[in-house]
Amino acid sequence: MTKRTAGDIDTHVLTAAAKLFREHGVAGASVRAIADAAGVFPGSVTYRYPTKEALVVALMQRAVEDISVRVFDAIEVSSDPVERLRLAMRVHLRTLLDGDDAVFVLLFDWQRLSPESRAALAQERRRYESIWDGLIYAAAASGQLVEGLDLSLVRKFVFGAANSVAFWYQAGGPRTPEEIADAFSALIGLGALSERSRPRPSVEAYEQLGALRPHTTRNQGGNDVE
Amino acid sequence: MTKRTAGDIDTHVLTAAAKLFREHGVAGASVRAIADAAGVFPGSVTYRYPTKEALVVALMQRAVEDISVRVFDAIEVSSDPVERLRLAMRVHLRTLLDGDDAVFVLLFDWQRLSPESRAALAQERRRYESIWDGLIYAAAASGQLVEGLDLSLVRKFVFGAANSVAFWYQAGGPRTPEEIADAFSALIGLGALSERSRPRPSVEAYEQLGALRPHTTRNQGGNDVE
DNA sequence: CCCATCCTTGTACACTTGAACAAGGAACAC
DNA sequence: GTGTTCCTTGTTCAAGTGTACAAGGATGGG
Repeated sequence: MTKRTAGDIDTHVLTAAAKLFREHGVAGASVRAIADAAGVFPGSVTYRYPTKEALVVALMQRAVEDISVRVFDAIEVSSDPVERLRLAMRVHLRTLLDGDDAVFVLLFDWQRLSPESRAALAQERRRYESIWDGLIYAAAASGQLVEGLDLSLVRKFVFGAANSVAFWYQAGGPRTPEEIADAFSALIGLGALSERSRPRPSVEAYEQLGALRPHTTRNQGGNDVE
Repeated sequence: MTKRTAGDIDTHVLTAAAKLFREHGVAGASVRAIADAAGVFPGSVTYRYPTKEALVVALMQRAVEDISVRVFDAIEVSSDPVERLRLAMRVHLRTLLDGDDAVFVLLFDWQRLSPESRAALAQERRRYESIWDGLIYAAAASGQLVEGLDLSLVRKFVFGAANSVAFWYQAGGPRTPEEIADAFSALIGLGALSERSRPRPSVEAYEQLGALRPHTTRNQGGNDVE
């Protein structure tokens, strides 16, 4: 075994923590187990992260920064908003499904952080969501989306559908994350109803079904919980 | 305080457990805390559920039975498959968002059960998923869905989008669960792209984007993880 | 009324938890 | 080489964990 630098150990600890947090939940994975999995002693973990929550926050911070950079880079290659959304979905899913488990922990244990920790992460997290909001807003502004859609609801819908893949995806399955992302993009964009069973003009159907923005003007982003 | 029957206490314990499990995770909520919240002594919880996991399983069992019955009843009022899907989504969301938190725990802590416990629940859970599979299959058979869609993927998509609402929904917010369900139904059915930016004939677009079934014939349901 | 059954009570136990800490390197600047 | 800083080591501690259990009601059938 080669000697490890401090940065290496940090990475090992965070990676091991992400894996165990995902498998057993944050509360269900002990600092000792994380230290074991990372090949260090419990005290070393405590030294780097004075509390368990600090470890969780560091993990989430790294995760959100990582996925933000990836998505931001990936969407640069196109200028078409809808295509950029497809690319974003691809990278988002690839990172969620194929990276270490930090993004999973970020998405699903976010709500259980203390208010202070949530605040420490809120800015970065909001920034990531803004990438998506921006993409959807641009798609709407370019006229490529049905008019009057509640865009904040669309973001939640897209985001939720994408993230839920983490619950059933298995590496080595019949589809790559990119294939799933493309399939979901197609479904979200085009809908599942066949031509002949689609009402026309379609705007009425959306209206009837409440997918449109309420009459009162709302601000763009829509606020998530916290 | 009126006297309580055994059944009452059971309900109290399960309800309190669901709430705490949802808030802190299964591992993060102690049996003592649950007993406190239910107004009984820890020993009483142990008497009814010899182990914590037995409590979790009982909770999930009740949740899946409850939501199965509700959805099954709700879809009876229509015979149109697409309309039945909309009704199912409504009841699913209402139960997930407005019931006790047992359904939430069922959906999101399922993967962390021991294999034995998962097996004990697998049948009921599969039955619930079969309701959805059946609805989607019927919609496809009636020609109301785009031809060749990978139906197991559609179910995961629909299900995932719906369940993700639990992460941001807040009771008393601007939309009821039914409104959200209708909006999501519209998006899933019709898609978000405006008429003029929709390629024709649309089947090609789906094909290109990989939402269609692979050429090898696949069985209907598709298997979830475990 | 008696008794058997069911359930609760309160306590106890063995163990794990997050965190703290003294002691001891290792690495590096000078 | 020396001194200092950084980090790891191993242990310790109090608190909390799931579970077990003896003792004591309550309840209801006869």
